[in-house]
Amino acid sequence: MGNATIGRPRGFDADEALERAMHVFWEHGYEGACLTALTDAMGINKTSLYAAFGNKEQLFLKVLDRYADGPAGYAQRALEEPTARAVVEALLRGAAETTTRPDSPAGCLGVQAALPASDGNRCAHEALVEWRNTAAVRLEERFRRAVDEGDLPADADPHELATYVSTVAQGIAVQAANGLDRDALQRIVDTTLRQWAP
Amino acid sequence: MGNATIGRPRGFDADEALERAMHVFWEHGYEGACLTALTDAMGINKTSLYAAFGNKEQLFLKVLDRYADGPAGYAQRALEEPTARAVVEALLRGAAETTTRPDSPAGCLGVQAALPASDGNRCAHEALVEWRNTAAVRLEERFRRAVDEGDLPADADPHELATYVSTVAQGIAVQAANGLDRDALQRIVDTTLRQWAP
DNA sequence: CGCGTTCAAAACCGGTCGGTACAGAAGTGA
DNA sequence: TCACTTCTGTACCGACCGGTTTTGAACGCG
Repeated sequence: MGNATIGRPRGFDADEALERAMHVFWEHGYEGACLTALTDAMGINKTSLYAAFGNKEQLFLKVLDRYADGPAGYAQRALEEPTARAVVEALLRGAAETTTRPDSPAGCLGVQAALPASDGNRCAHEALVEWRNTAAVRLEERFRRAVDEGDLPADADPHELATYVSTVAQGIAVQAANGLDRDALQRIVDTTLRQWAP
Repeated sequence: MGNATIGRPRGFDADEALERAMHVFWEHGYEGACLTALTDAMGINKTSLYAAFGNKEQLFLKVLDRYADGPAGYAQRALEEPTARAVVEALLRGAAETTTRPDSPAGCLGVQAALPASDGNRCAHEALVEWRNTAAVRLEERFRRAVDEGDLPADADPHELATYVSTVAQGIAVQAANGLDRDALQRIVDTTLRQWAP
């Protein structure tokens, strides 16, 4: 914050610190990630954390942005596939891959970081609900385009299809948290695609 | 605990206290449910809670049993349907209904109470993972029977189908936590069933 | 150089966490 | 009535929570 050229330069890489914080929230959830766990992983102390990121809530929101652009970037890229079917496949395979990376926690940060709402995590919970619902809306818009293009049948319902596919994607995230490995999740995608007949 | 006829009788209904505790865990999750919130809802104080239920972990495990037999009882009953398709429909409609009851928290206790694992909730987390995975195994066994009976085609894969259906059910639980209403979830079930062609 | 700014480490804050110890009240059976 | 058991309420425990303040050193710039 403030002018970057004045004063003592920051002794840590804020970007890498954010990356490490992301992994802590990813693994333990918002409430389960205590400040000491965060600062230990980030390699900084609490004062530096507050100076650089505000507080726990704001840190989490920054982490969520980073997650959306990084590990969850597959969701955006999937929308660029040429056909609705290819969009679905890219989205679900991306979910299966991202939730089972060997050097990242199992599951999806966007799903498991704050699924129930309690007093302490309301801000994170609401941000995540909005994040997930927004992803569904983007998918719906993409399906609507597919209908316009004749890629999907005229009587297909973009909203219903998008909600369904989002549900499978979020279910995959839960299955990853259940310990299913990547192959098992990819077979879920296979099964979903085998039935895909909008 | 101990002889029920000797000593001062318990001043509260343990069964109803358990029911209220279930709602607290359901809404706030395991970590988000602090002892004061639990005792307030249960109408007892901490000493009584510990005497009657052990500790927070054990209370949660008792709550989970109650949840499995109560609100989540639809999962057991669904297995008794005569056809695989009817099983799937009963399971998913039960999930849609149970996660959107007007006088219960949104979502599924079994999914959202402890999805990520942290230091404080490891016991609950593991119990829930096992609970969800066991449900999938039961479903797989049911599908295997359906193959034997000729209800499902001989080349159907009971394991893959059960994993897929479990994934949709768990996805529905997440969508309920996202705030989708009962009708929206039932339309997800409609979409799933429309595509059901094992 | 010295000034201003930002760093980092630690002590510290009130509050709350899950869990207990204790004492008294309330019921039982004899 | 009595001893006995088990209840309840309160006060309390150490540990840790998220967050702040203090302190002093490190640094860029004029």
